[in-house]
Amino acid sequence: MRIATFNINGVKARIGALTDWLSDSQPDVVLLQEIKSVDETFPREAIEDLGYNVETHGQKGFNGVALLSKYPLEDVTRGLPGGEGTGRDGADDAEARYIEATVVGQQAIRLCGLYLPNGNPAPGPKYDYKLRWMDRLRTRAQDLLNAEAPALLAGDYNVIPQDEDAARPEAWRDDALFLPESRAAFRRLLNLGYTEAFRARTRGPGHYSFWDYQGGAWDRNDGIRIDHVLLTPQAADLMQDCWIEAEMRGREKPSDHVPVWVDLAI
DNA sequence: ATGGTCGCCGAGCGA
Repeated sequence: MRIATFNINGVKARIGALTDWLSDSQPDVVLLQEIKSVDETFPREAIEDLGYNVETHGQKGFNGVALLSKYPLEDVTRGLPGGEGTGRDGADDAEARYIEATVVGQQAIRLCGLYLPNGNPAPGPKYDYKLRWMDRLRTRAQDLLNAEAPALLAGDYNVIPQDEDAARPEAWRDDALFLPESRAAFRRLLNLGYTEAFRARTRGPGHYSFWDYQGGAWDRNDGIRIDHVLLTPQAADLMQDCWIEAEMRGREKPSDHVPVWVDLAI
């Protein structure tokens, strides 16, 4: 089962690019972030016509996540537990950033798609929200570990884990994506017992998943790696490959993020 | 260099 996470940066602006990519690459499952659409205006038919089941958790203008799958999406839940409880669809969060579902291949896997708060400017209320959100995610991640079953938490984490994950780490020193508290919270997630899929397979610098639109960042390869796939031990045992599809950033009207893929023997 | 680039939607915010 080939699974990709992709911050699409506006699904309506990129529906043609998305359907072309789905047709060419044939992922079994896609976790989308920043759809920037409400559920009612999500272009689901163009995606369903390619053989995908679609589940969305949208919001007007900003944020929003979705799951696309060639397998049925079962037991769908929207919103990360532990928020204020004022979101759409009865979600626990005013901001639409989290969706879960189960797919069954040779065995079942729980899929968690997340768009972690950016947190800038830091310090400030937005950074406080980011850290609280990461604490809530850790609670959910622990519950999934306790189930001792395959699960995957993937998406735009808005965290640069280490120096080697930025072309110019010094430019990010005071940024919410790279502050020590952000990196420590990410490390705490891993230390629960998760495998960070890409780093488990590829060592060293020079691998990025985001390049800013400004300043010719793509042309200068001035990127950061902030889109991650975390696997429970039972899912990590099934990992066959993990890679970043950087080539997507060089296409016409690209997202500022590119897909990160994981291939699981499931 | 107090801008720079996008997408949301139709002003200014978020990233």
